[in-house]
Amino acid sequence: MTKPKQVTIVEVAEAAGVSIATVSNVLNRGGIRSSKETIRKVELAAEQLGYRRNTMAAGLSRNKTFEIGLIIPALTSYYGTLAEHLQIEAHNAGYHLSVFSSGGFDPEIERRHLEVLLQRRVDGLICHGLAMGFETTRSIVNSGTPLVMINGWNWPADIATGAVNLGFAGACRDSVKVLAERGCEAICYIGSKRAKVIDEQRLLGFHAGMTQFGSGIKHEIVDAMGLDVESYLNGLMQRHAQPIGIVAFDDHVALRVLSAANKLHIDIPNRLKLIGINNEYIAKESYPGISSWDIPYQDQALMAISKLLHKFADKADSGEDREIEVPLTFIERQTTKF
Amino acid sequence: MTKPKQVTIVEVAEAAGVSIATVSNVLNRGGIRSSKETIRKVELAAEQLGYRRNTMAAGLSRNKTFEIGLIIPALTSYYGTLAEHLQIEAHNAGYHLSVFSSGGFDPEIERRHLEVLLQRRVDGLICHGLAMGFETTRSIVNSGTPLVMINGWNWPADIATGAVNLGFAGACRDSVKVLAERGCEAICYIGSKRAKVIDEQRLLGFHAGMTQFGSGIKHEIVDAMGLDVESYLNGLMQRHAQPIGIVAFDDHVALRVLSAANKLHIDIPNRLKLIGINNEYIAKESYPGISSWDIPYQDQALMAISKLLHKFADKADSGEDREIEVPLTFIERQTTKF
DNA sequence: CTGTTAGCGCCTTCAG
DNA sequence: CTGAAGGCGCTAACAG
Repeated sequence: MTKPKQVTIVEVAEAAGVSIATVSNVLNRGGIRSSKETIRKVELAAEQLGYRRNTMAAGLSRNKTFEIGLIIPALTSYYGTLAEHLQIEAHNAGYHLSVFSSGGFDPEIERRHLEVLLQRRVDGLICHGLAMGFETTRSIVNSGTPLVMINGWNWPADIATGAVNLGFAGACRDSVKVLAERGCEAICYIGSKRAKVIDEQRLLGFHAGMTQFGSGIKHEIVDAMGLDVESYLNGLMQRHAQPIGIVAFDDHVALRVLSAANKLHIDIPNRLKLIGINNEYIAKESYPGISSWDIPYQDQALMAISKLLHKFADKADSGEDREIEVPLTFIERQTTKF
Repeated sequence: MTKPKQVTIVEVAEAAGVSIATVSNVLNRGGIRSSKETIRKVELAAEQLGYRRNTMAAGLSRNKTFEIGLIIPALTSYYGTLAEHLQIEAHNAGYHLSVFSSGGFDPEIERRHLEVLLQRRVDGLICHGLAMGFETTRSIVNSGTPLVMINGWNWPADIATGAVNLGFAGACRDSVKVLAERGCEAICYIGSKRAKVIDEQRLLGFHAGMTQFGSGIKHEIVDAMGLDVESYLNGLMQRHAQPIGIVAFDDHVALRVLSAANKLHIDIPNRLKLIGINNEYIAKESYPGISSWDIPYQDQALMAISKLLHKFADKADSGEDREIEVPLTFIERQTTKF
């Protein structure tokens, strides 16, 4: 099937009895103003012929695409929701967001998508904490395309224009605080190493919390992957005095813990207290409800887009706020109530 | 920040001491073959200068973009996962998938994204059961761009090249069968009207199941939105003899039911049996585990992409299989076990 | 094999 | 306010 030829500006011009330049003018507003009459003629012709502007041609000639590329590890839960918000904010700013998933932190896929996006000459890039590492990233994004990171800590300024990060560390620190205040005798963090940097931040916060609020309280750290939650919980209950507190990597992990506890008839929250992260619907809809940290999606999205626009406008880097931290909000439910 | 000028084919040609046509040839293979020496020179030059092909220019000149647009209602759960699989299959076929969310069946956003995609001159389109309706869709997609539907039933051939649909109806029919066989005295479907066509199909199957397997069994239908599950369950238990069976719209809804049942200490599966759809991790990780229907993501993705490629190749429509139905697989867990 | 030469569809000075 | 003309970067015949 040969692609049927689409109607072009030329045909519209003929139909309207004006030059192509005039058509271009009225169809892209903002520019030079034309006589009412001309505008009417052109718009009518365009309408009737079913004219649709060719983005490639436009982009080519004006060296600007109004497209922003987004690379995230997946299209589910937190990532998917974030992408939706970014898409909305991008739209509000007159841009258009193309979303790509790197299939769970796969550096090779990341690279591929980045390459494609750069070949498309997107105006800007938003990436979620790349798995690729600084050097590789730098060698690819040396083109001067602005890049803002989502949840990317300590990226050199020559690679990333900036970053807007969630306060995972703070959330985990405060989770420890809550659990300590509620009288937990031991506190455990169930992480997820394959989430890389995201996990590191949580761990950082967890340790900070233990140092700050956990004097005299035992703690341990395990990874969710391949963990037999049931027997782990059993062990915990035997090894430590109760109640025991658990900080889960996210609500998914929290659900696993909750289910195991229910199965073992462990009294929640009296003998076991649990906190998740992300505040997904499962936290709200499970029984008992899981205390969790809510994510300010819109803020994060808005800030990321703003940073990009800022850069497009060639504003001088405002120095200090290259790396923005957005705090999460604690939503308390039954798993931590007294 | 003015976009820094990128290196073009011309500069590579100069550096390599050949013509631009030659550069184009060696850099895009497949075409004409060149001498080893030339290839080396060109590739070296391109490498050193950091040349990156400009997709817009290429697309413009060859009237083919190798891009496929995807519009789905959201970027989470089923939709997000499907998108990931589609992205992979598209890649395997040498295409590139741009994903857009219509923010939960919003016809206006659908329209906007469609328009953008068409302006980009994508080679093909994949849409998840558009909320727009036939007429509106037809008026937009009259450009001859192939469109295949995902979960779109009865779309006219002049709009959609084809469709690959999940067997929701069959799954719901068989859910009824399972529940009836397990001795349920009453069976209830908790739907989700806002999911439109997806809900309709389930309902269709539910009714078929009741007719076929449910003689003498009571049944009722409610909508999940705004439903107070707890009191609904209470009412159910009073109105009907037990056990009672519930077919939930999806695993999310099923989780709500499960939690309410747990809270009310309703014995699952002896007094209440429950089946979800999608087989998400919550079905597997909740307690008790929720019986659910697994989705053949890869098959569906592969078929959708194949249909498009088929169309690109200008193959005659193979008539019969315009609308493909992909069956789901029942995964039985504790909520329906005896 | 390699180079020349037209476009692809649109935007943008610059004259009229 | 409108039209003519020269690109944007690349590909696709054709010649050589």
